[in-house]
Amino acid sequence: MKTQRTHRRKLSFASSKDAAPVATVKVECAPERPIKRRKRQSYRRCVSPVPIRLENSLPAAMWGNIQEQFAAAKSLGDITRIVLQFFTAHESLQGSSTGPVFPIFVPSSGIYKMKVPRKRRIYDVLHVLEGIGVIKRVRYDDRRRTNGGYFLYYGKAAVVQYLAEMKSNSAQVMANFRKSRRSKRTSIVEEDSALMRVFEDQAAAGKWPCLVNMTVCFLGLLFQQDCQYEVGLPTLSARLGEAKKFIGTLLSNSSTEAPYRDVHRRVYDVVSVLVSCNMISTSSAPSSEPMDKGLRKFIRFNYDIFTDPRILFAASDSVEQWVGETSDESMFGDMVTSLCDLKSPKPEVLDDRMASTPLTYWQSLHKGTSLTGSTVFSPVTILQSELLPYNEGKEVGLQRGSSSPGTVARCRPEEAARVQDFFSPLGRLPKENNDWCVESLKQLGLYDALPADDKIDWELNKQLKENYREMWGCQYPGTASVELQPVDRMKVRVVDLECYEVLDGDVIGNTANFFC
DNA sequence: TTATTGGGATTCTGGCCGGA
DNA sequence: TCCGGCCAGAATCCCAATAA
Repeated sequence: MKTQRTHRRKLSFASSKDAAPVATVKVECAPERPIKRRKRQSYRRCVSPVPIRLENSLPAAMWGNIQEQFAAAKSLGDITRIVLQFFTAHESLQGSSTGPVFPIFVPSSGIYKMKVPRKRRIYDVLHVLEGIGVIKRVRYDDRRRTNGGYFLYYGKAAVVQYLAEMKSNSAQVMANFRKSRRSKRTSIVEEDSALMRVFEDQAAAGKWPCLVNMTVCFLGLLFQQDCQYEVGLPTLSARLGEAKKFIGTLLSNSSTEAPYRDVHRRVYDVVSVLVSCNMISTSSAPSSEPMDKGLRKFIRFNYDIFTDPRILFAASDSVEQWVGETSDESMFGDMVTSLCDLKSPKPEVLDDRMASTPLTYWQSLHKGTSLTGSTVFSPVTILQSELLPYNEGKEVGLQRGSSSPGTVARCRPEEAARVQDFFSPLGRLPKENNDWCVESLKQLGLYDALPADDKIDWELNKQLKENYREMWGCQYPGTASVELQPVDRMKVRVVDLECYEVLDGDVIGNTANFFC
């Protein structure tokens, strides 16, 4: 980049100066005496001006502890947990009556200067964390016109929102793609490549490092999977490679060639970090895909983070620990008890969970962070007219995907008559002052993706309706007018969400729009 | 004195390899 | 299949020299 910087300087020359060739000047005006450069002194590398926030400095003891843990880390997962601890420690440093203010500035020099083994892997972890919106690395601050040298840490809630946006956008891309192909049959590679193309474009525009790009692409593909079923890691990795090859970002002819191997290698890194973030879970014993006997690792996105962001970054055993620590807090009520049941978004689990007024619960968690005004996680009121099938009185003809074709979701009239309250982008709370959230989205480059007021994801819903009509030749069951009403939380009941999860005939088992 | 340039030091990244 | 280690080169930072 030295050449680029030099070039920029050259462009700022005055024209008269610029006219003189540099080489000529050097020859004609070359000093007769030999150039004697001062011997460069060893200096303490000071990374660019970090915003002065003394409160961001970790106490020496804590810092020493983290550095020791780094030195002892033996795997990528260990490093991930320590890095997360590093960032959450900065969050706790901001403890105040109003809670931490995001994004938190975290000097990067601390991490980069550490003399620890496996430092290379720290960069991998940071890239994956950047890919999921946990942090944003700032190398040059446009506003301050200074070098960056720090991270912006956005916290768990912003990560969940970021992922929800990513999932929604992925569903939108797939819906648009299927609509554009109309009745033509499309292969999985074609569908995957449509998604990859969007991410690759974003990566190229934002100059994302390889692993950031890989993380986003990986999650994009994972979001296309049925949330209840694991997918073989090599299978997903192969799809990633095939899609990248299809759009021309990966040049290879054989799955044994180097570019493919590299994709596989990066996927392993991404998975390892995401597992440590408790964002995905892995299992060695596949509950599905019996045909892939050779596969040893199966993965599944942990959708529970959308209903309880606290379990993000938490080790699997730490949930129980957390329950023990906070069980005395009355503010969480019985939701604390039900936290242990948050294993999957299966309807029966949701049923139990939603009975505990999750919104109030969730709001209580994020009280003070202003995220309760998030457009992504807010209550939706669905009237009976919305829940009734389009062919009144009959069973809703919506089934689960191919993985469980026999399961027919059905709206129960006695529950449909009551409003329900669940986390969905379909509705929202009265907007509060949400500066930090807006700033976070701007930093993440997602601000433009935020739907305008009163248009939250309705366009997406509209798109789905159109696709539904084209695909099944009938009217979307939810075309009745929907009216958002304030919810009487004491009367909240739960209905089966499954019928909105996967459309019948979704041949590849995609969960097109889990939140809708 | 300031602007520009050269270049060493350091960080960052992608890729490959081999062992468990 | 999975993952840690290593390497090479690009990118970046920052100081010193030098011209204007």
